[in-house]
Amino acid sequence: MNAVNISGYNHAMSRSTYHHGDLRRALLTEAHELARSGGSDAVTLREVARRLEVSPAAIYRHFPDRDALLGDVAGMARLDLARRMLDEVGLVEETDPRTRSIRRFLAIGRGYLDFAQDEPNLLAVAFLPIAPSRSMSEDPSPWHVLAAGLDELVATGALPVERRAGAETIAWSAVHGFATLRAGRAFDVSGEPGPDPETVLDAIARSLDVRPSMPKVRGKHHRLR
Amino acid sequence: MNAVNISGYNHAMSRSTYHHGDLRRALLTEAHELARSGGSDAVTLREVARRLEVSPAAIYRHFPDRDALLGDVAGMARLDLARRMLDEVGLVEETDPRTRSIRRFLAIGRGYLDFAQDEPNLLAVAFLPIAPSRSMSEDPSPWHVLAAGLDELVATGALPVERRAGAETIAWSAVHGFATLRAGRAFDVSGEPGPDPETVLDAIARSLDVRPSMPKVRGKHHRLR
DNA sequence: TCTTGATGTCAACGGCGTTTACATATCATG
DNA sequence: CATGATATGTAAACGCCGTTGACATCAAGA
Repeated sequence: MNAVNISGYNHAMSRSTYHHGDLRRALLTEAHELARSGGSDAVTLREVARRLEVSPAAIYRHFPDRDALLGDVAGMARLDLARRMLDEVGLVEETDPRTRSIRRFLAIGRGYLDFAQDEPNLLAVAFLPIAPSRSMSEDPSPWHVLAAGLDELVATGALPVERRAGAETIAWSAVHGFATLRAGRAFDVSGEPGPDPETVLDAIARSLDVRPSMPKVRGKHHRLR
Repeated sequence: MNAVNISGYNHAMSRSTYHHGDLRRALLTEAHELARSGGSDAVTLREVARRLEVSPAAIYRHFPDRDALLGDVAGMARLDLARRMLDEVGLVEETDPRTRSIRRFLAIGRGYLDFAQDEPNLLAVAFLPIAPSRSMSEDPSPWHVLAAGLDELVATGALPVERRAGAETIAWSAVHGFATLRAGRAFDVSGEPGPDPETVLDAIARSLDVRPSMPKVRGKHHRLR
């Protein structure tokens, strides 16, 4: 019948075709932007639909429910994070392999922390315990980027092999904890200026016994970078 | 007028008095339990009201809005966490002061991680960026417990004074990151068993140059405890 | 051409936080 | 004790949300 639209909505009126064309991709893009600017709570099916001038129910032709959409947005955020880490690694200049591997490792952490600073909402979304749909590749993942960085450290001798096991856990925990605590303003306990990210990166390297070269005085820790 | 109650609710029917008596405290207790068992999303004004057999609007006589209630629940969760840390510290047995200060420091971290394991929902709530009302004391806070532990390390000589500045940030970041990542099942990347918490505590001590005694071979890190 | 499946709309449901007007109890003050 | 102010609870509504089921439109193959 001739669809009179007394619903107060305005769907499909400014669209020439009845069908959208690439709604699934548009939904993901819009939901990603909402998550970026307002956090996961801002990702509302009705708001996404409103922005794309589509009925809320249309979303259900592409995602079984809100969690599925949010899960794919989380996958996108993890990709954003991994790419930022790799970008930072790419900026490291050439030197001797060992120093370079250390700088690349620190760059990974710096990329993580910069991303957390610039896009706190996306970082939170990235670590929502929701799995993305199988259609999302998840490569490169932040975890694998970190693992590669650690492997490189071992290859150049900068990281003792005995420290390699569980190193992802240590490094990732410290970086992630710092990032989320800072994002949650947890360091604003006594109105001091927030702690320096480089201090955290330095502490991580020290806890892994990463050494720039064979130290003359054993055990004297050097400030890296 | 004679209040016929056609609303489908059942308020005040099983209660003898029109007034509750100590609704504010009851609201906090019930909201805390909901947060414990189902996370912050489970803390619903209507559900809390339902459980206490009170109308939803009654809550607004005691809290301006949902965030205020949740903020106080967050404050309670932070207290729970701090108490758990202190409990663990209390279990440390007597030895020489230096070893004892180290064990007490590690106990603080262990208390944090055990709490995160046992009450993951409360841990998440504890770090919601919502301030509790001024009526909540917030003592002892997890932050202050940690700071006291670090001061004790310095006092016994187990922590070099040069490492004292920013030590809260390093320790807290690592512990908190590990706890939240484990709670979010982020370590389930490749079906391996989750990493050992003691490894993380050990790494923290190493990154702070905490030393059980003056090492004969400088720089050789000893496994603590 | 006709049918079938994919994609979008509409209207409704119940749940939520919140507000407004009103009901009832407690308490201070005469 | 009486009375009026104040604190505390209720009922009903509002607009938001996710989700569903019936229906409309379109594209593509038999």
